[in-house]
Amino acid sequence: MAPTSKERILAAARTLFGELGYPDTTFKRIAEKSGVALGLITHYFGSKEKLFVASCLSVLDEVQAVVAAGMEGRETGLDTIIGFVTAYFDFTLQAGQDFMVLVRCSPYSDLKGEVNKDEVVSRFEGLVRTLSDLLARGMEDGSVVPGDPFRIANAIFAAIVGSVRTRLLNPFCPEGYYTEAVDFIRRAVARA
Amino acid sequence: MAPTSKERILAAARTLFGELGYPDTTFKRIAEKSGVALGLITHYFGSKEKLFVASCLSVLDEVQAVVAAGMEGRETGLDTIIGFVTAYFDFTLQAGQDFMVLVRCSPYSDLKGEVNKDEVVSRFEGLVRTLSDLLARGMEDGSVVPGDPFRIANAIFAAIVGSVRTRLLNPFCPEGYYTEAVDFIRRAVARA
Amino acid sequence: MAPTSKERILAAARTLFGELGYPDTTFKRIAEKSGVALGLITHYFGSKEKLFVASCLSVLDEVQAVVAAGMEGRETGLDTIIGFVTAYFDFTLQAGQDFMVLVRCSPYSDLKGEVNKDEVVSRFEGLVRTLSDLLARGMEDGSVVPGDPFRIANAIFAAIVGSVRTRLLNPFCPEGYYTEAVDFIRRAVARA
Amino acid sequence: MAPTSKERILAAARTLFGELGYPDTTFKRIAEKSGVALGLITHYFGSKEKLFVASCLSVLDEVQAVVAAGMEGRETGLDTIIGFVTAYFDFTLQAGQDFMVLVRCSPYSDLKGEVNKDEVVSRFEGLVRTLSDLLARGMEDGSVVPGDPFRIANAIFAAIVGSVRTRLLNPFCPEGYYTEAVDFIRRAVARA
DNA sequence: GATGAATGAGATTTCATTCAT
DNA sequence: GATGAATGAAATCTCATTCAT
Repeated sequence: MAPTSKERILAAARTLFGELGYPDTTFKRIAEKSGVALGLITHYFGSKEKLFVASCLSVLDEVQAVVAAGMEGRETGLDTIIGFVTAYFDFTLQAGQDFMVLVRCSPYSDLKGEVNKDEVVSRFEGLVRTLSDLLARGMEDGSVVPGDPFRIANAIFAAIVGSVRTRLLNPFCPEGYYTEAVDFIRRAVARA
Repeated sequence: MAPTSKERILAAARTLFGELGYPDTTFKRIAEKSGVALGLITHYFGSKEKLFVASCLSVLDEVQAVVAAGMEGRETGLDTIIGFVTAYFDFTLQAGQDFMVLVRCSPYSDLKGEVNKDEVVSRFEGLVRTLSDLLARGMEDGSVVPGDPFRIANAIFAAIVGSVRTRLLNPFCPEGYYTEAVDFIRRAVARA
Repeated sequence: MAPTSKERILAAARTLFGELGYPDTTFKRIAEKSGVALGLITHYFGSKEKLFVASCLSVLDEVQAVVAAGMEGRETGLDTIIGFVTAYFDFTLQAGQDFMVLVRCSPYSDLKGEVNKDEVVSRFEGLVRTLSDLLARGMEDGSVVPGDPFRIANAIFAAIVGSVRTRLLNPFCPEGYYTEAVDFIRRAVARA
Repeated sequence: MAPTSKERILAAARTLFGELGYPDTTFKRIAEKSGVALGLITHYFGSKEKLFVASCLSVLDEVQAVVAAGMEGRETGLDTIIGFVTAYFDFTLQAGQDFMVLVRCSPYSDLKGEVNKDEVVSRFEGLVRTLSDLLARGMEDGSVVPGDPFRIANAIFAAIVGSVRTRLLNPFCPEGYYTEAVDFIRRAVARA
């Protein structure tokens, strides 16, 4: 079935926000790439910022699905955490430029504006809480170092965020960096 | 002695780029805050992007001094690494909004434009190489886990980058997060 | 029918470029004179230079029509050349300030910039080639001095260009100068 | 002897006005090329337009000397006219970019502004009057077609002006065009 | 005479958003 | 639902000229 105008706008916006960033992505470019009329963008999404958030949430849907799949079939809490991290890293490489929307719209980015990012924030908080739950499980099954699960979960996610930026943005990132990052995180949470 | 116009521009630019971000920091605002004529900004710094890089390098000077001080007087490689990380974290809190310039101009940010960020990149690479040297030392003195020092150094810096963003940007960052982050990094690099 | 915004911009631009020259013709003045919004100029014409070229081509359309009409119904090659030249001269006086756009945008002017003047150049080359064809015809019918038609055509057009500048710009141009210029050209090409 | 600052400014201005044109020649560039302080330009020449006129007059000095030399030792009025024209054409090729100042500042150019070009105009008028005198002489010695000398002189100078622009600016100017232009002018003024 | 920092008006151009059709 | 012409505020950057030293 042919995609609707709204879907075409969203797909073009994801790619352009990812490739060009927020300021250089213009309604004109989105209209050209998606082949829809300029005025329809405001019509469907209200404003540029709202479209940006919608693009972000659209990518987040995929992230959450991929991460959930990565967590399945693991034994210990530690193993499941590693599944989470690995799936997240893999997604950043599969999704191509579209993933960059998340880099720019996450609570770890510095986007200005009075846009309502609450939904995005709570989704990321959900990912951190998932890690927190896994850490708690790991503390019970003995695979994870003891401590405050939510605080450690934030540290894991910080390592993920920094690693993704290292891999995707940093010109002096070493080859095969993600495997090093996974080992780094494992050592930081595994019980000795 | 009264600061020169050039210095006043740089000071205002650091603060405004930090507070408002790149797009919302305008020449008009910089001129008003610094009290100099609008045209002097281009006169001294050439373009907005060059001023941005100059602001970034100016903050980097302070980062490097603070980190160097934090590394002094430590015994083992591991201890010195912890000194580095702690000093870096402390600086992000002391420097206030000015530190945000680095968040936006580092190789871990997604700044577009044809500005020459080579100098900034090589400074950050210098910081990572410093960590790399400390890791090598720690592998010799037995305080650090064995491995490829440069790759682990990148993982440490990624954890730093992610943690700084967690602390400064993330609305659900827990209290006292930096101490958790230091412990996280320590566990990831310390020899069992 | 009321002219479109695009047509109004072009009409105002022709006149203003003609009256004030390129540097002193500003978007602000064009918008005021044409009564359209400032931003529409870039919207329709892309840039100031492109608008300049469009203005030039618009005047060239009229020049070519007038010159073609002036060539009709002449007997010999020489007579037709004189018809060409006379029509060209007449047009410079009828068109008023609008003709000055051509003075400033022709391949005989010194316009800088990376604007694509190819179309303008080839139109002028077309005029010279028309003269060249008439000279060749005149050489056959015995009304014109023998020689290389294209080279003589360039000399005729040079005399036209210089004469137009004499008539329109030079403060010490004598009365009725154009008739003198026509006689001058006739003597230079007529077979003795 | 080392040139004075004033002379250095004038030399740089001639070249830059010739190469870049009036708008793109800035005081900054003139100061850099000449190696003198920015403020000295206004100090010595008063304004940009006055410097432009001064540059033009400086080149005109050379033109007049060259043309006077080209007129010497010729027999008839016609021959002397040809000497004038040939010397003028030669100069445009020898002087390089500096000659372009004249193209832009002559009464045949379209320079705007309230600059006092009276001196420049009267110098060009002097050149035309020289041609006029030669024509009168030629009418007496039978080498030149009869007519109003001043009007024909203007036609000759128009042909010169157009030919110089053809040669220096026009991309489709034929090889060896100046010789064709000289022949053209000769046929237009020579008595049959 | 020599210097160049300082000024600020003004230029072109961009772009989200509106709205009549 | 769909269209894209129209708007105009605001951005960066330029540059002749001034003037204190």
